[in-house]
Amino acid sequence: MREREQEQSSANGPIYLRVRDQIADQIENGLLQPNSRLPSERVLAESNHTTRVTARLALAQLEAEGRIYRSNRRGWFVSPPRLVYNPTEDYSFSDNVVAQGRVPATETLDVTTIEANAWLAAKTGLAEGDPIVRLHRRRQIDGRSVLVENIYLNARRLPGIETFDFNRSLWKLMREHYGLELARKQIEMFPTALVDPQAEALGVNAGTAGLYVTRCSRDNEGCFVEFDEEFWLHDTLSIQVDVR
Amino acid sequence: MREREQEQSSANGPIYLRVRDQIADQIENGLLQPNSRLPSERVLAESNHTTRVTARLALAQLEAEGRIYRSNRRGWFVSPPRLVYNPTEDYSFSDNVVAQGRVPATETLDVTTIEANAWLAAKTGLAEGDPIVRLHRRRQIDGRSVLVENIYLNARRLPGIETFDFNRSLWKLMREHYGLELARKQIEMFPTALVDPQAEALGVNAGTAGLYVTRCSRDNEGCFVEFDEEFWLHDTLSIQVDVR
DNA sequence: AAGTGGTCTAGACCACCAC
DNA sequence: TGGTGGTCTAGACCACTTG
Repeated sequence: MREREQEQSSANGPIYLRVRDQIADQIENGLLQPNSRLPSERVLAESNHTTRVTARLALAQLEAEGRIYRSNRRGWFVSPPRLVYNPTEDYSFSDNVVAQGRVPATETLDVTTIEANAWLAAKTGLAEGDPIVRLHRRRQIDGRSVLVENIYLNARRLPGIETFDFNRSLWKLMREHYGLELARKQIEMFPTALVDPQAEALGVNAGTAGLYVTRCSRDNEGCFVEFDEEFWLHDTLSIQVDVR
Repeated sequence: MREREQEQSSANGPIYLRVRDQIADQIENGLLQPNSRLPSERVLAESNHTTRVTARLALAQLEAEGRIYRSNRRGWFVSPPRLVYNPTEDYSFSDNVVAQGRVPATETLDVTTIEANAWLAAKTGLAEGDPIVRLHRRRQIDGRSVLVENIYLNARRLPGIETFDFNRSLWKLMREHYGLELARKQIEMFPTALVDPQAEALGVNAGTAGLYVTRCSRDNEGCFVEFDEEFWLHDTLSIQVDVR
């Protein structure tokens, strides 16, 4: 413990920031490749002559910056590049992921027909009690679950929608089967922590940083079609939008 | 310490999640108003028969959710509502804040003329070495610093821009003085932690959650006008965009 | 001067995962 | 079964802010 005094390295700040910088350098230099495992917390603590609490502070910093992520109790891993995502476009998640050289996967967790509650009525413009098909999906990139979503579909506007295969692109389904081009779209998003139903579905701890994204789509006549609510892990995406 | 065993409250999970829920309830019930101070960490620890480390875990959760924020070493405070922000619009920060019933402030921290480096050249389409006016500002809502930004202006397209008062709306300046309507705009944003130059400028700890937003604007001829780089505190804004 | 959060120690036990 | 992160204890000293 005593030899820390003579460690006159670059930063004279807190230990955990020095540990953070050291790991960040290793990531930037390619010593640590995307998705590779970091040394365990106990090893990091020992090799820096400090304790686990301090090592975890450094790891939490890197996690907040989106440079590393944790997987269950398996360890800490280097984050791969963010997926570039344009929420204003009708697009296929799978096509987009493939176009960026990654491997997508979609799991349909649940499909139910429900009635619009007050919250949904306010978001969609439907009346309370109107029928809605609720679709719950989880999506992965390279085997890592990166988002869960709730999709609320206007059952009257899309009759029979609940009978389709929801692991393919919804957007293609709407266009090809219903001859539908989405016109108006309202998008809202903000950073927040993922809490319990979603955190558990993604296999992360409650409190993990995320991005909450909603999209409300209408047809040419302004009729509500789809309300989409997405919970992303914060280090997995970069939003990109072109205007005009 | 021993009496914790009989504390058979709602959640049987970790202590810090119970403390989190208890504080979250007080915020939702209005017992804790926006911008009011929470009890100190030591008080929270004692009143929950636990230690500061655990109390801080609970506070960190609420901070990650955007429900509370910290101010220097003064304490923890309840977050006010998020500012609704549309980065695709030419708009005045001040007008927008006022329209939402809040009090805005802008501080110009620095104005310099620089030459485009490789990074700026790639972002703007200018050549390396082209002249750019760099404007560094900090903006507040109700006295809390919520973002710092770097604005890079095309000095050739906006001659004399560096002589103006930068505490007013840049967008109005461009329209009224240069007769300029911005046409194409590329926006990119992702959640990340705020690190040192920006964290310090905002008076927060390195590692505080933030949202990084960039906007690149061009005129009708596609000529680069402005590249804006914004660092927001993550709990202070909600992005909202309407398409078509 | 007193109180606050910021950092840190040196341990401990637990739940879960991989071997 | 051994190693991982997840949670927790019971303290400590420091830097800074506030009255």
